[in-house]
Amino acid sequence: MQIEQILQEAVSSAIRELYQATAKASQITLQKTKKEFKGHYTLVTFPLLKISRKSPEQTAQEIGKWLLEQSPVVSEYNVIKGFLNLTIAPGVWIELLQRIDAQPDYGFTPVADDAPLYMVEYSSPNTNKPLHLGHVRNNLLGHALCEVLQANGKRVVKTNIVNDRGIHICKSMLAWQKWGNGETPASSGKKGDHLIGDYYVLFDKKYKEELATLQAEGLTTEQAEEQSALMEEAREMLRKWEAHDAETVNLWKMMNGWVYAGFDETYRQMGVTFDKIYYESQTYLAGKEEVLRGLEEGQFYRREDGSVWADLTPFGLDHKLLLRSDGTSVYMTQDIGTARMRFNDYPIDTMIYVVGNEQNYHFQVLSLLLDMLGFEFGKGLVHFSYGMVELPEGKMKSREGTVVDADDLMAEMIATARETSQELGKLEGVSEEEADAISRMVGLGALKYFILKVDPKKNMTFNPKESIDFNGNTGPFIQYTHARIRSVLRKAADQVITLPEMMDNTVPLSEKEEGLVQLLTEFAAVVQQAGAEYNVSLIGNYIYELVKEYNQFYHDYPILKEENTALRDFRLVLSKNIALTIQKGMKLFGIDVPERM
RNA sequence: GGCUCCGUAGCUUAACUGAAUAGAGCAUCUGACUACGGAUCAGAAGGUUACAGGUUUGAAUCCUGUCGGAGUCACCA
Repeated sequence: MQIEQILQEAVSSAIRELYQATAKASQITLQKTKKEFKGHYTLVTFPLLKISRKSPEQTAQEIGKWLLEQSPVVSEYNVIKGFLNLTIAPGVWIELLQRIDAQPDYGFTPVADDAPLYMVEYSSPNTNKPLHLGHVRNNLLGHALCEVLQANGKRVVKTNIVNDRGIHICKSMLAWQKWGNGETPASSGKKGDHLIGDYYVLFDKKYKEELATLQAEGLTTEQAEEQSALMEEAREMLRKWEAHDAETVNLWKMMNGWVYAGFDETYRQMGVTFDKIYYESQTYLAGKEEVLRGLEEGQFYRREDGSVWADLTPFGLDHKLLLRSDGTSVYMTQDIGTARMRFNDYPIDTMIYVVGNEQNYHFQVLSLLLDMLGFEFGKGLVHFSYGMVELPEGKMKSREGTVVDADDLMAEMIATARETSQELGKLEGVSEEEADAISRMVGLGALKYFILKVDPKKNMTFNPKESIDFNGNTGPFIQYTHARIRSVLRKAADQVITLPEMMDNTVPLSEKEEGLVQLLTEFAAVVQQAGAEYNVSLIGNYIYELVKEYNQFYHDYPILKEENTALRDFRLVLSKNIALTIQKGMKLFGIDVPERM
C-alpha cells in the first residue's frame, strides 16, 4: 500500500476518535512537505476546522499528537501555522524501497483481458507531402499517450487514418504525369513521400505561373482561377478517380505506395507503430450512408441546391454542411464514417483523437453529430487537443519554405548528438555500431523529451538550437544520469558485491536518501494521474525531478566508497531502482536509455 | 464580430482536486577538477504570475471586466 494512503487512513481515524466525526477524503489534503521545513508529508488543517471547531494550530497539534502515539509510521511532527508536518519513521523508507525493488513492474498496472478498451487515433497524415514538425509532436504525443494508458492497465488499439483521397492528391498525380518523365523513388533515390511532395509543390508553382499569365492577359484573379486549365485537369482527374477509372486508380495506387513506404521509414525512425490503419478512401462512403440515414430519420435537412446540413443552433452552434450540393462528402462526413467502422470493428469503450487544437470546433461538432445519429459513443469521445509548434521566427508556412521536415530534423539531431559526443571524447574505444546506436538514442531522446515535457495543450516554440542543448531539463541529461548509475552498478558487480536478501532497516539514512525513496514511491501515482488526465508531460516533470535529486545525492554521498556495508547496500539498491524508474519513465516517452554514452 | 484556448524571471518552462517564502533549466556572475563517469555539483542575481475588481482563512489556479496573442466560425482537409 502507498504510504500516502496509510497516512490518509490514519488521519481519518484520528479525526473520528478526536472529534467524533467523519472527514471526507477531499478534506484530508496531504502534500509533500516543502524543502525548508522538517518532515515528509504535510497535512493542511484548514479544511478540517469546521469539524474540529478549534484553531488551525490546535487542530494540527491534536492530530499530530494522536498520530505520533497511534501510528507506527509517524515518528515526529511539528506544526507551523495551520500546517502539520509529519516525519515518517526511518525504517519505513527501507522497507518501502525493499518492496519496490521486489517488483520490477512497480508503478505499472498489468493489462487484463477485460480491461477497458481505448482506441487512440494519431498521426493522420496526408499522402501528398512528407511529415513535418507538427506531425512529430502529434506522433510523439499519441505514442506516449498509448504507452501511459497501457501502463494504467487499459487495452489500447493504436490507429491511424490516412487521408489518401481528394483533389490535393490529384494535384501531385497530375504534376508527375505531366512533368515527371517516369521518375520513381528508385530512379531518383528520393524517399517516396518526399518525391510526391516535390510534385505537389511543382503543381502549385505551375498553377501560379498559369494564373499570372492569365492575369497578364487582363483577367481578374477570380476569372483566372476559374479558367485555369491545370486546375480543371486536376478536377477531371478526381472525377475519374471517383468513377473508378482504371488508369487513374492504378496511378493513384502506385504513387500512394511510394508515399506509404516513405512514411513507414519515418515512423520506424521515430519509433511509433499502429495496430490498425484506416484509409479515407475506404471510409468516406460509410459516412455518406450515415448522413443519408440521418436525413431520412429527420435529424438533418436538405437545402434547395441539394446540399445536406445539420442544424446545431439548439446547442449554441451554427449550421454544419455534411454533403455538398453535388453529393460529394466533406471532412466531417468522412469522420462519421470512420467512427462507425471503428466501432463496428472493436468493442471500444473510449475513443481518443490526437489532433491539433485548430480542430477543437470540428470535434465538438463531431461529438454532437454522432450523438444525433444515435451512436452511444458520440458524447464520450475525447479530443486530445494539443497546441501548435512554432519556430522562433514565427509560424511554419509550407509556401514560404519554413517547414521543418521530420526526416531532416531527426537526421540532424542524431548527427549533432554524435558530434557532441565525439568532442567530449565519449565515443572513444566504442565500436562503430555502438557509436551509431548511442548517437541515435541521444539525438532522438533530445528531440522527444524536448517536445513531450511541455504541457500538450500549450502552444510551444521549437528552437532547433536549444533542443540540441544537452544541459538542464533535457533528454540527454536524463540519459547521462542513467548511464552513470549503470556504471556504478557495473563497478559494484566487478567488486563482487552481493546484496543481502533483507536490508538492515536500522541504517541511518540521510534526508536526501529518504527523499529519493519518497520520490520513487510517487512514480505509480504520477503514471496513474498522467493517464487519467491525458497529460503526458507529467511524466517528464517527475523523471527530471528524480534525476536532479539523484545528481545532488551522487555528488555528496559516495556509494562504493561507503564503509558501512549496510548503508552501501542500501545505496546500491536505491540507485538500481532509480535507474529502473528512469528507464520505465522514458519508455513511456518512447525514449531509449543507453547503458553507457 | 461570436465562440474556444493561452498570457508566469531576458528566453524555454513547472506548480496534483485553491494552501506555507511561485519551483526549475538556459543565458549572466562566483566557486568546486586526486571526478565511484565534470555532458557534474554548490552559490548569487533575476517575479506586482498581463491589468483591475470580486469570492475565500488562503488565488498563478475559481468568477467578472479590460488589454495582448493564437485558433476557429469554408460546398479545404
